[in-house]
Amino acid sequence: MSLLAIGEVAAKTGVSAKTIRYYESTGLIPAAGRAANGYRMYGERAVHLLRFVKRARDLGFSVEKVSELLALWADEHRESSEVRKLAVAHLGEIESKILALQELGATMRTLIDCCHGDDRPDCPILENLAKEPKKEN
Amino acid sequence: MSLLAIGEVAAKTGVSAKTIRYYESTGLIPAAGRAANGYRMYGERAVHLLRFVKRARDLGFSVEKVSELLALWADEHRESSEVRKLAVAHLGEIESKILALQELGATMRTLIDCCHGDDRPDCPILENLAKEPKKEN
DNA sequence: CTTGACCTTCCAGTGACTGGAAGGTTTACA
DNA sequence: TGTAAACCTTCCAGTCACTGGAAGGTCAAG
Repeated sequence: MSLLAIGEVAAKTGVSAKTIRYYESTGLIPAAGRAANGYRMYGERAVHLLRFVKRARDLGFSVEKVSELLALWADEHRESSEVRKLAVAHLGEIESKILALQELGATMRTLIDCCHGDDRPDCPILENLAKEPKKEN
Repeated sequence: MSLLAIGEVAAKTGVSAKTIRYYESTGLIPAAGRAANGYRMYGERAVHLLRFVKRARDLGFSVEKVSELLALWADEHRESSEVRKLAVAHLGEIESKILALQELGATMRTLIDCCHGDDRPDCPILENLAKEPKKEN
């Protein structure tokens, strides 16, 4: 079993060396062993772990959630329902974000559609932004 | 014309006192005048300005973009096409975010759908997260 | 006279890194 | 042998847009 320095692990996992050190400093991943020269050295297990972290981060899980997933991953006796619960909650968050963005997009589109967009100075977009909300003060 | 203290402006605009001070410190809005006791005092114009900022921020414009919009707002001679350009670019960003989130959501849903979610320890979600990408190393 | 709600400034923390300085190590090559 | 590059190390600062909190001044009511 061959050990890898941090740069090779970064290349293999897609997690930058900087970020790997950062993850170690925050305790998300265990501290790496060191070679005689002080370099961090990694085995297969660490590569596997970092790939897991990368994939989960790419899926939008916060580092905190990733930490929970890792604990579940390491636990031989976990119930799959626990993981599922985390995933469902995450999907819910994703879906609300999509909804919020869609509303935003609709408003932006309305604003854009009513702006003539030429060289005249009057602009309905700015006017709308400046409008005060309709509730009384 | 009556002047308002920062708390009243916060209530009228929906921007917290803390955030108003922060905006002033970063130069997004001009420094407020001060009363004899050192309190910041605001007039109608500032309330108007802060409402503009609030609305633009709520629409997802970054503070930097808001700053550009403010400059355009203040400029009597701007062309509406400039504002429109900013708005269109912003809409584009919103739409790509929606797309990215939709892909994420689809992946999450697939993962969830193939997880039995009971008290057994094997979990396809974790297995998928742990899977190494198919490109050779 | 004291209580509580305001206001002030300044410093620190958030999330998740990223950039950069200053320095040690290793490897390749002329 | 020299040296240049490409690694690695630690530590500090910056990002974005605030938010929290400490320590203290001010003001109106009871």
